[in-house]
Amino acid sequence: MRKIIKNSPVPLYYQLKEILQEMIDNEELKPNEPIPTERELCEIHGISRMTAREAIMALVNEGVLYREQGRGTFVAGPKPKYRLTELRGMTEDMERMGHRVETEILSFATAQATKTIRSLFGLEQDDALVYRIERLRIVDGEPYALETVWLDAERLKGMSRERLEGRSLYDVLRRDYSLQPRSARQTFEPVIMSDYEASLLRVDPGSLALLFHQTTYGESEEVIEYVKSIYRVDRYKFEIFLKS
Amino acid sequence: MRKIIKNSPVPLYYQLKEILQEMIDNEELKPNEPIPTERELCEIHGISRMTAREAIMALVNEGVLYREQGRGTFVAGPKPKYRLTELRGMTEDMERMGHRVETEILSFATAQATKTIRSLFGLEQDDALVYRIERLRIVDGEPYALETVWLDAERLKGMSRERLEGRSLYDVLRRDYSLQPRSARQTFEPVIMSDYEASLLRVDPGSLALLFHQTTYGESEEVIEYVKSIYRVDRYKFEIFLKS
DNA sequence: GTTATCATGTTGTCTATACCAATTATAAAA
DNA sequence: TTTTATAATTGGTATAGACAACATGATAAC
Repeated sequence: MRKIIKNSPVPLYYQLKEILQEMIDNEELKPNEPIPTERELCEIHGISRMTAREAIMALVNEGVLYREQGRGTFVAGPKPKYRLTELRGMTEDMERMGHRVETEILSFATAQATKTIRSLFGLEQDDALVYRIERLRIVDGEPYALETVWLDAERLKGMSRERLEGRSLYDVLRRDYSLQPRSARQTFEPVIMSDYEASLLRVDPGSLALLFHQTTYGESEEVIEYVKSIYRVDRYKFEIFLKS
Repeated sequence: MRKIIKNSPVPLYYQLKEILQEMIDNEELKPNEPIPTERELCEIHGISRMTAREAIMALVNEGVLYREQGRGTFVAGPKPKYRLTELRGMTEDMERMGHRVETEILSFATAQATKTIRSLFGLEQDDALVYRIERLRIVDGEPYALETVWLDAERLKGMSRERLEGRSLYDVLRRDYSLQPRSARQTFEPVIMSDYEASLLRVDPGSLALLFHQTTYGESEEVIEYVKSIYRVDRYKFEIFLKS
């Protein structure tokens, strides 16, 4: 390992950060292998632990390293290359385009709402309950999105896994609860899939994906649902039409 | 300001982080205004400076705060959201939302159209010419997107770098060439930035980004422009509004 | 009036130390 | 051999203090 230069104008933590990055690039440190411990790095370079930590934490923040308390600090897996794909339509068009769409309910739970979810639904009680439903969307037998839906349990009493089985959520909301989705606000961003998500969607861990956050509003602008969805992007392309 | 609870199992730095985030959300601390200095926060909560720093640095990493050595720590503005439902130039869109938009023309070239571009514009001659313009879009002083625009040189005779300088492209098309953009088809996908793109957009190489391909149509459905844009996603969020 | 210097306040870097929490290796006991 | 308790190792949190680098306003010198 290259050594830190003590009297350099370059901060010590920054030098160490560069050294570690270099070793990862040169594969002296390989993915999922541990890097030297904080205390070892202190020894090697003659620096204090807080300084070593600063270098490590910077790389953790960049996703280059990950840490596990009691075990060590490890090199994160490499980021995949992007592959260009065929042009395809989007979710709603799927059935219209003659594709077979299935939904597998992975979990159905009643849980205490987090602060974020509470403020979203305008729930005041600290112990307000929500349904948290995880669903796997499947098109023509291939999984293509992983969805987590939050619903206000107070408003939607009697919701159950069985009630959702084989029906669309919107159908249940409309017919069983007289809730008509009117508008939605959706944000999206690129993400790297976690191992869990990748295995469910049957793609390589670390694949690129699109993460959507959707808040759906009803007729009186009340929040009906909050949805977090991860879409794979290797088989489908997302398309928007804009008009002036 | 709420106080830190010393004997809580929640780490002190994390409590302080939450307190600051809360004050920003409640607008007790407003964008571009300074937050209490590190030493003030130490005084107020009876913690050490490194602990206060840790809370602050976490928020800096998330883009909630920014620091200037010798001056202080300030609340970052809210993430601008780029809305995709209406067809406007990005410049007009951002300006309407109160952001300062600049555009740096990186290159302006007349080139022979590739086969793909020819078929897109409906050009028949093998030696048809197109303009190829590379632009760096800058919002509030921060580079935001890298755009490559292709235009039909035959239809837009006399287009030049100078003509574009300081004006929006759509403005030039409307006023100088009587071309009114009417609709557009846009696809998007996540990508990993190349080193070149990353350096221009001033982010770390290998950062996640969104790649857009846009074909813009005029009043008689003719293709006006073809645009490939790479957007950074660390400072801005993309948003879509859906209506039933 | 203009410029240079200084004092002060801010963040940036770094040290040395201490104890806590989680995990893993080791030794003792069953 | 298996289980259990203990020790060692690792990262997580926190302290108190020091000096550097930079920004700003007040003051002194020109």
